[in-house]
Amino acid sequence: MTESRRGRPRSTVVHAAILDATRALLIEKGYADVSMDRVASHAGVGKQTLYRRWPSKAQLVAEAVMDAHHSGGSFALLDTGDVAADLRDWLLRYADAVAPPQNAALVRALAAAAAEDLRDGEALYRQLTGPQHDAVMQRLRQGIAAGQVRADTDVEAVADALIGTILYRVLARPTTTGETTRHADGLIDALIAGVRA
Amino acid sequence: MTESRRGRPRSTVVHAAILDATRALLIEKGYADVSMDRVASHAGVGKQTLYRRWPSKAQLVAEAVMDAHHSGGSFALLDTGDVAADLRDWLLRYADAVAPPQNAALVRALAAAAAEDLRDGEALYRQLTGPQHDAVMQRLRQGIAAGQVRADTDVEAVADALIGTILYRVLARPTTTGETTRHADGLIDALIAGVRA
Amino acid sequence: MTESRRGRPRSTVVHAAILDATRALLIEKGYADVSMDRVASHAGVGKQTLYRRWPSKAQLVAEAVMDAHHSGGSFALLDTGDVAADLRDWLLRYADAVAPPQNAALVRALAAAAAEDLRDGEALYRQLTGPQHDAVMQRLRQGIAAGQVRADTDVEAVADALIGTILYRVLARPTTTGETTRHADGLIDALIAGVRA
Amino acid sequence: MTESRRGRPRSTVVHAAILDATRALLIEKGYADVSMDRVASHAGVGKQTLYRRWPSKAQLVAEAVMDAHHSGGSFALLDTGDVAADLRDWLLRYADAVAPPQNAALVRALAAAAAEDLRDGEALYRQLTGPQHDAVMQRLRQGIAAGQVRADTDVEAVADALIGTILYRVLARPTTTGETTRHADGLIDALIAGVRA
DNA sequence: GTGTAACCGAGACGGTACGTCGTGTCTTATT
DNA sequence: AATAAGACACGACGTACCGTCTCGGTTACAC
Repeated sequence: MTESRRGRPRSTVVHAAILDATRALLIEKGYADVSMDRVASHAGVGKQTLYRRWPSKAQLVAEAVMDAHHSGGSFALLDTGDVAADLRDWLLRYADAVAPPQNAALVRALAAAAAEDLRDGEALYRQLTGPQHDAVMQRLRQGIAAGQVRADTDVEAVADALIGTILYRVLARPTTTGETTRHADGLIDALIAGVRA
Repeated sequence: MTESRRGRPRSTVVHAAILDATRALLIEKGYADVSMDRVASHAGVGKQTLYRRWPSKAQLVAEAVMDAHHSGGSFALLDTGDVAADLRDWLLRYADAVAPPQNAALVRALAAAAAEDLRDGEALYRQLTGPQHDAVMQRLRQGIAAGQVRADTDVEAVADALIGTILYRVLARPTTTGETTRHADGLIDALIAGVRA
Repeated sequence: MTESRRGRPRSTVVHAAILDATRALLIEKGYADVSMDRVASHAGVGKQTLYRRWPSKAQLVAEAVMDAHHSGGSFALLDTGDVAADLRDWLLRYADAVAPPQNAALVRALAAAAAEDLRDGEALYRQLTGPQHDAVMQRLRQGIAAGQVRADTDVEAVADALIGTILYRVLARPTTTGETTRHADGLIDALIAGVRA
Repeated sequence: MTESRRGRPRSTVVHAAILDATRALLIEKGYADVSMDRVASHAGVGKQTLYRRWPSKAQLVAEAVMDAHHSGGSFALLDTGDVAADLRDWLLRYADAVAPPQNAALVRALAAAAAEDLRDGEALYRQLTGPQHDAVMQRLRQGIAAGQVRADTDVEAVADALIGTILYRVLARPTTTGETTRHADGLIDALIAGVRA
């Protein structure tokens, strides 16, 4: 049942304009140099319109980044029957998505937003990486069921390693995100076959 | 050649007091709620004394965290001849070091400082993780030379995975840093022997 | 023609509260010990609200003092037909107005504000004393027209003497402003009849 | 008895250099924009050397201005037997001394120093104007004794008027100090003969 | 000559105020 | 009721200044 809305409804156009302005500024200036005033004036919007929708700058930035992340494409981890190929395929797409400097900047902005609030930070990371993390674990468990993956595998540790690698490279080596794709192959090789001679 | 030392020299006592105060406040309040004013008053110091040494809050926090990290103990990656045992030993010590909430809080603070400044962020991570990263790569190369590790191993990818895992868990799951130690074993198993059945 | 009035208008209540707080602090502490922070907190106001209205402490103090001076009463120099009586009456009222320690403190504060800025200082004094100075000159010219005052009188010199005396006593002998009133009579006697035997 | 002075004696050269630097800066920048650091570096001197001699900036400025005032010439109020001529002569010399913009700037600086401290301010004005004030009163009393001046003259009021006029013009009309000399004549005329027709 | 005490330039120190900027709330007129 | 504009309380930023303290080094008197 739709709850009766009185008065002027919120403009979805305005909503999108704010998120766009936020992303543009984040990419151009970085989290610290983006102020709510700047976002408002850049979006041609009053400041109250921002706070009517998001309770804080961190939340606005979070939604702006997540919004791009979700609309930016699907990172579905398919099950073609070959675990190694499926994980390799997914990791390469994931690395490619983060490779463009703008997207890397957005991830860094989200890290900054997460750092703002100790409590919300955890939730933010979970929102960003949770679905992928779960997908990797599920695929590995399917691999175990299919007899392709050793039953004693610590699936959480492997999922952490795949996502942690991406995150670490984005945060610590933002200028070499291009290489991340190359090393994705090496990482999958090591995890599937082991590094032991 | 004499680097003319004129005027009153900077006090090392004051220097240490500032770093101590910074760490105490970071642990208690988190990066966002630590202000230069608070650090100064907590350290019984004038604000100018802070800015005489560090150009910004991010730099001060970086040094405070690094200082604790360095003095906090050595994470030497020994070479006992057994690559798997050496890496496992080192990763467990590394995970244990980050496990205490206070140390986790300091790492999170460093991430926040890095996120603040697009330019310095990269350097900060490199300072923090660089030595460990290099040590892992070197040990793997020695393993290759000793015939214990496959020659085609992407040593950088493996190093990224080990350090990225730790970082990811600290940032995204700060309340479960204790479990990180447990999964360290699983990660080493997977990387050494592979997950393939 | 419409001076686009958009956004929240500036509060006159706040304006008055700031001027009141400024005067209270000036009287209690003196110009040097009044800070913008203190004025703001005493007025229950943010510092930016001060700087939105006045560009500097000197300007704020100037307006606060002037405001009291203007609203404090009229020092009209009447024309009853008797120049000596009119000037004597006006000078006594003027001296009395400055006599209370609080008012003397405000005048001293204005002198301090004027000294702060070489450029604005002149304008400040002119605002404070200009109207009175003009009134004295005008009354003397009317006296000349009425045949009561010698035609070759240097009316500006006489106006300077009357106002300069008050100012000098307030600045140089703040503890004896009470006596100023007594000497006002003597000054008028000397100027009207001359001191020559 | 001279108290035995041990150790290196204070340099009179340094003393003079500091006062010179202080005056130069006061004339160039005004009281508020002269800092102790600037005076020290301008005089090629350590800051402690300033504070070894003067307890505060206000005191240093006061001495610098007074020093120029005293060495600048004598304003002796002679007694030639003609009160009117003597006062006129003295007032003209006094006005001339203050006329140059640099000297006016120094007087304004002293006013600023006096405004800094409510207690010392009074003493400063007394030091600056006291001797002249006393001299005027004494000369008038001699005039009374000689029968040239009316016995009921309020000599203090007259002295206040003469000195107050000079001060008022310097503070309120610094750009027209040249005219001050012209009006000195008119003021003496009015005070001696009265303005009554 | 050789202490030694006070001086000197330099600059770090604790503290306070400055004037600016950012966050999140509130208040206008307008739509 | 939502909007653009912008004032508001609060508080952090980074700089400048005051007056003190602490270095290495110098100068003149006393022994």
